[in-house]
Amino acid sequence: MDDTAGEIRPEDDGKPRRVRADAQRNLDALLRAAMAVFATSGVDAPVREIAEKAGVGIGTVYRHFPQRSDLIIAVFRQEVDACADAAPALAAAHDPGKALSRWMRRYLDFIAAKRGLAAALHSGDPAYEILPSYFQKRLVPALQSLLDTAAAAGVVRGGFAATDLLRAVAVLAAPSQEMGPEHGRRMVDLLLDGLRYGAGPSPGA
Amino acid sequence: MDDTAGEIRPEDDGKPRRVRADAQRNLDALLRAAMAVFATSGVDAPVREIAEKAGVGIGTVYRHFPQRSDLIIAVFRQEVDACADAAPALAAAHDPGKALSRWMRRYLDFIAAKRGLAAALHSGDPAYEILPSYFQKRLVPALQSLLDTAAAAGVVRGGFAATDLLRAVAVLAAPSQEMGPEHGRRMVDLLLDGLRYGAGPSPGA
DNA sequence: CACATATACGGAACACTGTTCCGTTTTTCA
DNA sequence: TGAAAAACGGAACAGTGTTCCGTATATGTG
Repeated sequence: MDDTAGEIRPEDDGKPRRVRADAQRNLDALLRAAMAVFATSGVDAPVREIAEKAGVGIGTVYRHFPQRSDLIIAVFRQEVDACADAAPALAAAHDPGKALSRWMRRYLDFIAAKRGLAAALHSGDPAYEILPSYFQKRLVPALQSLLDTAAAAGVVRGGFAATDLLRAVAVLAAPSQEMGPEHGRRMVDLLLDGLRYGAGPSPGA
Repeated sequence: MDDTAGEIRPEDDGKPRRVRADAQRNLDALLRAAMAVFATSGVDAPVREIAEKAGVGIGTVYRHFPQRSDLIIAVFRQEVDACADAAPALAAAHDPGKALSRWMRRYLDFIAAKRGLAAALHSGDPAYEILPSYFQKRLVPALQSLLDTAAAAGVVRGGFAATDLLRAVAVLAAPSQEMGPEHGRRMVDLLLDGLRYGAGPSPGA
C-alpha cells in the first residue's frame, strides 16, 4: 500500500537524517542478488551465497532482513509488483487482445520460476502467511483491468473473474509430472482461446 | 514388488547368517518412531529426535537409512502400502458402496497427514522421484477395483478413472487456505455423491 | 557350553546451515 | 572539520545432516 516499487525507505517524515546512500545501494544489490540466486538455486540457497554475490557481509544481510524469510518475502513482493506493473505498461503499448495475451505469458513465466517458493509458502511458517493476500491484492486488479478492456473492445468474453484465471494458470504451471514449460504455454493459450470464443462488441446475448 | 509389507530384509538367499534379531527390531522401532515424529513435527524433524524416540543411536539410523531421504521414503512406502492393502480388506468386510466410501476417507486421512511430505516431493531432490510412480502403482489398482466392484453392483457410475479421483482428492485435501479438515471430507463426500448419481445395474443409457 | 567373528551399535566429530553480536568503518550533518 | 549516528563485516554461536570408528553383541561352531 505504501511502497509499490522503486527505492524502499521506511519513512519519509521529519526525521533529520535520510537513509544512507550505501545502505540503499546494498539493499538494492541484495535484492538483485537474491533474485538471481533464488532463480538459480531455489529459495533454500545459503544466505552466505547471496551475501557474496551482492558483495556484502553476512551482517549486512541480516541488518536489512532480520530473518531469512524476510528476504524471500521482499523478493517475492518485488516480483509480484513487477508483474502487476507490467499490466498497464502492456495496455499502453499494445491493443487489448495482445496486451492480455502478453501479460498472461508474463504471469506464467513468473509462476513457473517460483517452484521452490510455492513449497516455502505452504511450509506452515507463519512468516509467509501474508504473501497470498498480497499476491491477490496486486495481481487480481491488474488482470481484471486487462480483461475488462479486452471485453469492452470485443476481443474476449466479459464476466470472467480474474481470480479464477490466476488460480487456473498457477495450477497449470505446477510441474506435477515431467511436463516441460511447453505444457503451461499451451494450456494458457487454450484458456485465452476459450475467452475469445463467442466474443463480440455487444456483451448482451 | 518384492516386499509389500511386514518385515523388511534385503535378501533371503543362501547366505549363511540371517539378519540379526536386534537389527530387525531396531529397524521396526525406527520406522514406527519416524512415522510418529513425521506426523507430529513434519518430515523436517531432526534425525536425532527420531533416533531418541526409537531408543537407538544416530549411527544406527544411518546404518539402516544411509540418507535422511531413505528414511522418509521408507515411511512413505509403508504408509502407501497400508492404504492400498486396506482396499481388499474393506471390500471383504463391507458392501461395495460402503467399502468405497470408507476407503476414500482412509485415503483422505493419509493425504491430509502428508502435508510436509508433499513439499519434500517437489523439492527437486532426485531421491524422491520414484515416489509418485510408486504412489500410482499401488493406489490406482486398489481404488480401481473398489470402483469396478461398486459399479458392477450398480451403486456408482462406471467408466470413471481411478487416477482422476486420486488426484482430485489429493488436490482437495491441500490446505491452501485455512480450511479445516472438514472441508476435505465434505468435498470427498460430494465426489462420491457425484459418482452415485445416475448409477444403475445396467451401465448402458 | 565356550569362543571366534561377522554384524550392528553408539555417539563423538565434521561440514554446513541460519542467526547473533560487536568492534570497525563510513556517511551525514552541524 | 569533527563528532555522532548509521551501517558494515565477519567471527562466533547454535542446530542441522552425515561420517567414522572403537565397542558391544548376536550368531554359529568346536
